[in-house]
Amino acid sequence: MTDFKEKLNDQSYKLTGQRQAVLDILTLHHEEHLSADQIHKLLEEQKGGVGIATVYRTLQLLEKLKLISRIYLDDGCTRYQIHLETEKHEHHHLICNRCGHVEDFQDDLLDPLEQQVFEQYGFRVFDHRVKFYGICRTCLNVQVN
Amino acid sequence: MTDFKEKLNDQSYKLTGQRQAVLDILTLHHEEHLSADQIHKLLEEQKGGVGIATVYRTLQLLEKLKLISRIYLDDGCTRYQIHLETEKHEHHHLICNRCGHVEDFQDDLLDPLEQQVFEQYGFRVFDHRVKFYGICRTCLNVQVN
DNA sequence: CGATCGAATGATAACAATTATCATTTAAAG
DNA sequence: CTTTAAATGATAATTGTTATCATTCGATCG
Repeated sequence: MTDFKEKLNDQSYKLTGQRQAVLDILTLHHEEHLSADQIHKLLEEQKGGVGIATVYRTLQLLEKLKLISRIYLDDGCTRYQIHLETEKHEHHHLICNRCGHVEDFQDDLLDPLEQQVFEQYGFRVFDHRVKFYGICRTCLNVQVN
Repeated sequence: MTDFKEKLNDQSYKLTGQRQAVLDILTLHHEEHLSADQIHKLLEEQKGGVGIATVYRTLQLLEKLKLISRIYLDDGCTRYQIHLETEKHEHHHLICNRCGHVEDFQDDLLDPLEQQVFEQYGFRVFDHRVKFYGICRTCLNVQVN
């Protein structure tokens, strides 16, 4: 929290109640890949709430400060997720075609593929995004029963 | 072309000039990952043109017929690309951070990773989407000179 | 062929997500 | 406290996409 204030101060941004509230919601729901609208609704349940314009502005700011990332799950809806300190890299997503559940997924196994992309296409890879579509553990078990 | 007419007839859709025109544009520009708006503008340059609503409707139809795919390059814009018969699988994308060029990329090397996802997360993978971000061959060469 | 009929089209309204505007409020520094 | 630039909220504007509906058109059948 003080960390957040310092990051803001460094670039002469102010720590406001609204900015803290948005960050808190994202921290609390870090597994849930919330949309801007969902964040706005969760904030409305608290005293005061935060205007939708401020939600969007804050999300842009947090992204610029590299505290959150936009997530595109190819459902035509932009989602946001906070970066956890425990993560080495950007993580990826396992998307269940049956129940829609989205699970995060850490991975370091694409290095050989990136090397091959360089050799074959002359393209130097710096980052990657991977989405796997399939059936999650829970739905597999339901199917069995 | 007759192939297209047959595919439409099979499901009692009609072959119209507009549908053919949209498919032609996508065939002609198959490397370019066009947005609906870009397709509409290209069609306007031809005699008559096609209404924007029809462009969207036709894109939905072509996707349902599995003749094209939507592409999300994480720039908040939906793009469309025709399926080429020569492709075994869905392809992936190399996105240049410098010039924005998007190159297609065929890949079959994720199978071991999918196996590991199953062992580690109990998630059974059926499909995947991969995007690599970096610097393309052309920009690398420019940098060297 | 020409008539028929359901499907397709185009113009535009409606809608959803996001951004811009601007008067008012507020955080931070002195 | 005051001051001042930045932030906020309400709302207008914009963009991308879908829905509506009167008109047009492709395919089938006689």
